[in-house]
Amino acid sequence: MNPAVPTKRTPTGRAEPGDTRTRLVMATATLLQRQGYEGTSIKQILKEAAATYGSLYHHFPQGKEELAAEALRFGAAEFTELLRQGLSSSDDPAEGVANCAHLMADSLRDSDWTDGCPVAATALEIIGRSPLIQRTSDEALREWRGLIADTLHRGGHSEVHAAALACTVLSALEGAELLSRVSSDDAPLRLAAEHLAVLTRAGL
Amino acid sequence: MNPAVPTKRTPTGRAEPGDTRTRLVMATATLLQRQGYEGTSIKQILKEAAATYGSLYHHFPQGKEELAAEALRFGAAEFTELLRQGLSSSDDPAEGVANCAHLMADSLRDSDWTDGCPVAATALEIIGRSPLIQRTSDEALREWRGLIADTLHRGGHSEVHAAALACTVLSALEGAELLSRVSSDDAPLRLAAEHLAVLTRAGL
DNA sequence: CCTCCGCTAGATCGATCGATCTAGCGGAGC
DNA sequence: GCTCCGCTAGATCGATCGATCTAGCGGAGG
Repeated sequence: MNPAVPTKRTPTGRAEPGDTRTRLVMATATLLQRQGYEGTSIKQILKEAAATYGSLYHHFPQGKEELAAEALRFGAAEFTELLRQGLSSSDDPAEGVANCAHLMADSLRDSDWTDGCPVAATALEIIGRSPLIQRTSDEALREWRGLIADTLHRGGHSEVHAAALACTVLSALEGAELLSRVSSDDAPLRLAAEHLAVLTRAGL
Repeated sequence: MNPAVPTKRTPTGRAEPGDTRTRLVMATATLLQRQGYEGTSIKQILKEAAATYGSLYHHFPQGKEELAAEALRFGAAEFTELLRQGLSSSDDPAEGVANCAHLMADSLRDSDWTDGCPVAATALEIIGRSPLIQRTSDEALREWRGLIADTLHRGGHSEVHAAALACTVLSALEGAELLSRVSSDDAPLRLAAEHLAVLTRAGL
């Protein structure tokens, strides 16, 4: 792993450090989020990351699939931060959940409806065809459920109830993002924010 | 359009009539649902539908994209039927909504987690890259929202409130399907059923 | 029976896919 | 200054992509 180096801007809009491996992972994360696994070619990744085949297969001997799994973990960590930020924005877990939806809506709108959940597009098309990527996606979704459940639990919900509610909260967030992106309209996410707050309060 | 002809079973599990155009559309609908647009090759479609290039480009001069749009409409109509069945299963709209989730869970479980929403996988990966397919997906989602909204409205919700709630209901269904498919577990959809019923009753 | 035409059959095209390979750069350690 | 090796550069591979093309089947109309 190389030391920190200056960063530059790329067409993906993501800041990318000089470290080649990191550039590859970040560029792949963005592209997977936007166009899924099959829709993203290695050549496009290399161009976006300003890297070459040699670098890619040096850092990821298993090729595209291995790189994609690493990129999903990277994107998932970013999304975890967004959730953490939303959930911690209020002492009221209902408001925290709603703010997650609003943060997602803001992020999507500001990025022309591209920057949402980093695993959804890839996960849906790969189910049953790449155990590695499916498992990686599953782990990300479970981490997010756990994060939401912890917040609900601390907010007064029973542990079992918090876990169940967290699952539906994440479902609604993921689904609302799909609707928002397809229609280029943040209304589904804003409505999800409102309704999830109601649901969270109703459960107490 | 040809007259009705005998059907046969294919590896997709879908009954397919002798009409070549219909076989193409049905096979494509199934494949898009399972592996998305980029993950589905024309060759695979032709094999699955027992058709050839000549037939495909005769019926769909614009090629893969035109066929995919038609297939999405076909799959969407099937899913509309599932929703209609769930929504009409009870006089209580809360139960109707919950039954939609249960029907989806049953369908997914029975098909090894493949037969869910016919547009989600394709829509997510194609956003911003195929106006035709994105618009077709959007129309399907809007139709489903309208169907749910009508039921809620008839169940006593105000028109505005019914539309808003219907949006979140569909979001939760779509998201819960994602979670269920990725984890090969129907729990997210069963939980969504329960929570959506609570939310629907809370809104009255 | 012959013609016509909607439809199907499948070879073939150039482009691009993911992957592999050899060659060579360039900083660290001696 | 020299060697060594982690890393990068990019040509090239066979396979497969979506698309186009000509050829020909076979039922309907005369």
